[in-house]
Amino acid sequence: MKEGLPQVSASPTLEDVARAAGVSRATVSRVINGIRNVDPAIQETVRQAIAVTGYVPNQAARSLVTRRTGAIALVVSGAGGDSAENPFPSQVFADPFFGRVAAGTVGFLRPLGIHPVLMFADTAESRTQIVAYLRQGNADGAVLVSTHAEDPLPKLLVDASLPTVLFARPARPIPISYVDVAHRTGAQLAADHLVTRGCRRVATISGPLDVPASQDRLAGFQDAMAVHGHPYIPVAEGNFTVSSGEAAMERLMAEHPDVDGVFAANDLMAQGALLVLRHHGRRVPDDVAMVGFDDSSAALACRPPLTTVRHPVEDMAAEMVRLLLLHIEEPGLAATSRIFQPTLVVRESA
Amino acid sequence: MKEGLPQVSASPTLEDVARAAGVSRATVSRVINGIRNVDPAIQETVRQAIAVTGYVPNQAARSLVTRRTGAIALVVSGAGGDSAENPFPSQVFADPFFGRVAAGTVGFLRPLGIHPVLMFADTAESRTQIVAYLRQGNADGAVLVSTHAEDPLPKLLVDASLPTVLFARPARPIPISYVDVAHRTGAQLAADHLVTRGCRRVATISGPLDVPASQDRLAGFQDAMAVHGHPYIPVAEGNFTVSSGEAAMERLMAEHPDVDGVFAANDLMAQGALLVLRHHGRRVPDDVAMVGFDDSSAALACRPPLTTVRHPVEDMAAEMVRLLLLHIEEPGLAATSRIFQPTLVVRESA
DNA sequence: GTGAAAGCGCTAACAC
DNA sequence: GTGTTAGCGCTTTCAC
Repeated sequence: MKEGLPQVSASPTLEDVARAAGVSRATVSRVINGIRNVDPAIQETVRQAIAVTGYVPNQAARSLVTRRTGAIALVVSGAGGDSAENPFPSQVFADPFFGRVAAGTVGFLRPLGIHPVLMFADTAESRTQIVAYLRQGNADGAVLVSTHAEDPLPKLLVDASLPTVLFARPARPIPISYVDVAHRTGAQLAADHLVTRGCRRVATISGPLDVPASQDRLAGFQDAMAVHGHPYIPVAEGNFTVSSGEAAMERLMAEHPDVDGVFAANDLMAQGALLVLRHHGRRVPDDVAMVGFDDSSAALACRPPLTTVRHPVEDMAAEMVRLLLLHIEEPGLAATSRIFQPTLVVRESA
Repeated sequence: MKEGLPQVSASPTLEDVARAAGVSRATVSRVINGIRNVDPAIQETVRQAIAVTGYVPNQAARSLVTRRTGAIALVVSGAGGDSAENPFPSQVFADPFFGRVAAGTVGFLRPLGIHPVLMFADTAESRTQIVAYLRQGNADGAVLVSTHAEDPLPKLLVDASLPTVLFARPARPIPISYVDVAHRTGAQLAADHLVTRGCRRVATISGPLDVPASQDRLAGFQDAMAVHGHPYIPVAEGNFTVSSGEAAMERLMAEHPDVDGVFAANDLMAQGALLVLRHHGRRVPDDVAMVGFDDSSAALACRPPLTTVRHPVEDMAAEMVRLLLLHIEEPGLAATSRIFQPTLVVRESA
């Protein structure tokens, strides 16, 4: 063992650093936390002592006194009743939409040195568990992306006064911040595009009408078409799945066989509709033009590739996290919302 | 305020519960941690006191003394040099493969009440940050899914003696546990299938040959074909991307225009190869049969849908986490590995 | 500008 | 079986 060199202990503490630097714990703490009022010379000494000892602050000890963990939860809330079904929440995490949210979240948080805790809620039990987890102080707050309308989790979190921000406007009005996309504007983009390319008999496949996003996309589409002189638009309701899109398209074709343009409220339903059109010998986009929504990976997988409305998901996720950090910083902050503008991605289907 | 009822404080501590139950902190702690040697009657009293006070243990205080956080890190390690490129790691998280790993991880961890911390490493800086984060005791260990061969992170983690388990065998032998799929067996499945369906002039598109998985898939394919009486198999190396698959297929066709069966070391390259075959007027599977590897979403998006080798990714991820928990429990545990058997998913391309 | 000292809430010896 | 007590490593008044 070399003499004269400070001992490098297995897990050095503030005390060790203080001793090595010949100062008190308090001073080392000040240097680490960037508090001024510390003599520059001593600062330097302390820094060297930190380097020499290989000191790393203990987060638990820190949290205990600051009552902050510096962690946040990224909660994915899927549908689900009171019992667990599939052991693995595969479909949810494999959804590229989730991937984009995760990317936006991590992208924003990483430079700040903070990392999201991934949680999945689909049962009453898991929701309780998540609230408990947050209350234990494992994270300072949560961002929540919910895939279904009547999710009770947002309210649970608000009631527990846990800082929370949602990815979309909640179905019921509760005092909570959220980010969202301008669904109506997106639908209008679709309507304008269909009209511009000459469609005269346009229909739409909506999402489930108890979901705010579906309502907005439908209303936005109807309004925009009305402006273009089409006061009545046939509607078939789906539930955002491929097969519901197929069924909806079948209904539409039965009642309006001459349809020449369709706006589907998401890409998956558009994909289903495309299948049905092909089966009926309709060419896309020549006979029928199709516009989807989301610009999910399904849009590219479709034949022909889908013209679709794209949200800036990563940016939205980043903003969601930024809002959460604000709320954590300032507990009294009133709920706000930030709405992002979608864009139309033109491919071959329309 | 009602009299006689215990005071429900904002954030009750063990002390509050102890007072409400008329016992000591230690006893409450024992009940909470399920330690026997506590009188059943008292246990009940304590439970009620916990319910009445709404007590939730403070994780930071607990971690401080147990030196365990009960958290683990899920690290996604992408390629990347010393500088950040894209602010958002979209492509990585949007990859359905990552989604399946996340699903398997969360599926296993959730019943245990533990949640993974999501981290992304792509630069030297982010790797340092991750090691520091773990050393601060924000998590007890890490599972790591690495997308490139020469990832320095596994070694960094091992050197810091942080419990770690990898999703795939590391390129260089380091003493670390991992789960993996039997690449050779998978390749053999592909070979057998191609031979069975009557292919006589078979070639393969390999992955980058510095990656162990690529080496194994190639070797396994060559060996299996040799057994079937085909000692020489043309090889074109790709790098797991669609365009590299296209280039490889072009090369193969230039040198072996009569090829009638191809095994691509992943689905993306198979997809690229399919494009090239169509462009050259070859029908799949009639003129040329194609088998991929991974059963990624690309396999379904291909025209025709791809016959491919599927790993049990969720199960592998669950096992990876189970191993990590074991290592955390027993720090001295020697590194082990668990190899999973792949299956062949037969679709239309072969 | 710096140090001393008092906890943050919990677990784990160790007594009884 | 239960209570007492001593910290875990850190931040943060409060003196000096």
